[in-house]
Amino acid sequence: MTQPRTRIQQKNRTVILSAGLDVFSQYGFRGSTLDQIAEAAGLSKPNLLYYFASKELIYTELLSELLSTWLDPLIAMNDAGDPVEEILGYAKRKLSMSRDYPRESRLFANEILQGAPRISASLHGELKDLVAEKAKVIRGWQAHGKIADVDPYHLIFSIWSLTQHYADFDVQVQAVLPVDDAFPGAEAHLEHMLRRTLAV
Amino acid sequence: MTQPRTRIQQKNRTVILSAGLDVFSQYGFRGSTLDQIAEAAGLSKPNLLYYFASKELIYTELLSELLSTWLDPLIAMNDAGDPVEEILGYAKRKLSMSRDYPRESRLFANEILQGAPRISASLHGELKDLVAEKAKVIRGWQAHGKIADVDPYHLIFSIWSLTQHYADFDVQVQAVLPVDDAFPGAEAHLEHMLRRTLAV
DNA sequence: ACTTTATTTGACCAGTTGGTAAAATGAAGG
DNA sequence: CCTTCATTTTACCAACTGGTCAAATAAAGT
Repeated sequence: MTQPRTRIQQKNRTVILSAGLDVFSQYGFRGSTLDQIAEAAGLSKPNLLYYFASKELIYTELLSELLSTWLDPLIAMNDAGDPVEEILGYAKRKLSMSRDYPRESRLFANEILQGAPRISASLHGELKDLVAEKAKVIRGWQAHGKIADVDPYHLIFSIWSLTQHYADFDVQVQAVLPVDDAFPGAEAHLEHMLRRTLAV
Repeated sequence: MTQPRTRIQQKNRTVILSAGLDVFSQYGFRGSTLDQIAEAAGLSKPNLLYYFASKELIYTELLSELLSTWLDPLIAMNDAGDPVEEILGYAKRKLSMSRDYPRESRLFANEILQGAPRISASLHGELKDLVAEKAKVIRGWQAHGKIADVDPYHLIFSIWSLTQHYADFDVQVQAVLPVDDAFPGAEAHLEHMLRRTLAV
């Protein structure tokens, strides 16, 4: 089942995952039902369970897909590049992900809010290691006087929060902001903040 | 019932609301059950329903309590004070709330993630108005050259995201950060970022 | 055309969920 | 002590939930 054989399977698994993403990203694992997902996918519940044996499997499939793509932008932050531009590039990639994949961002937020029961290991493993590695890179830049001497961890947290906010709190942003598209302003503000924060 | 008469009612309503906050802030409205809340409160389910007629009423009571305290720190931002210190003071109050009331922050986050079905009106009303008012104050400061010319809305969003992150994503912060207490570092970083962002 | 395999459906089930009703217990005042 | 009102418990219910099963239908290969 991991390798879909037919085109129908390929297509329906994709449809189900997208429907699951819609529902899970809004209501979290516990708050979502198979009926909701089945309806969003345009399939009957037993038919849905023909493709994924359980609710859990749809969810974990989504989570594991998410994790890899989630780390990529940070992995791409390159030791050899210009420090400010590297950090800014990372932040902008992250903001683009909030624009282009808001559901994934919200799925992640929901999982964390619920205590990260199914992703805790990855947080303490892959994510922690990756951040530690990049924190070291940032400290290297700081030792060479390339950027301001801020805590690398909180710098990374601030990039996460500033960018993910536009996906996770989209409803609030839309309600408050007297402008249709938040992203142009968000990007300008993000760039301003980070350039100033990092200037030596 | 709005005015609790006896001491037992006073106490049990408080216990229930706290238990509800525990549960709702983790799983959201849909993902939480009365049984969970009853157990957390140390009451039987029918006994719980003796104090609050429905799950919905516990939740909305929590939300309306939340909203007023949530706006206070921003309301306190004073036109007449020193601009940088006023904005910084607001940000620090907000960060303190993430430290002292993380459950409330997560409850709010969950409600927004689920599309703000029960708080949408307040977002488009009170919150929007308040932010518009404070945006005007900030623009006034900028017109007098007191702070840098950044978009007031995105400035406020950035304060929200930077501070709430430490409550909402606490599990992730704990997993990644090689330090017990994130808040001292968070506050220093927040101050650094904002002072630099706002400097003329 | 016919067989085999993949897909879809309808009927169903046991456990959970939000909520009710009435009886049982407790507290407090007269 | 006895009555009244507040509180708690027990038993219960209908709707929903995740999931199963066997039969029906559709595709594909021969």
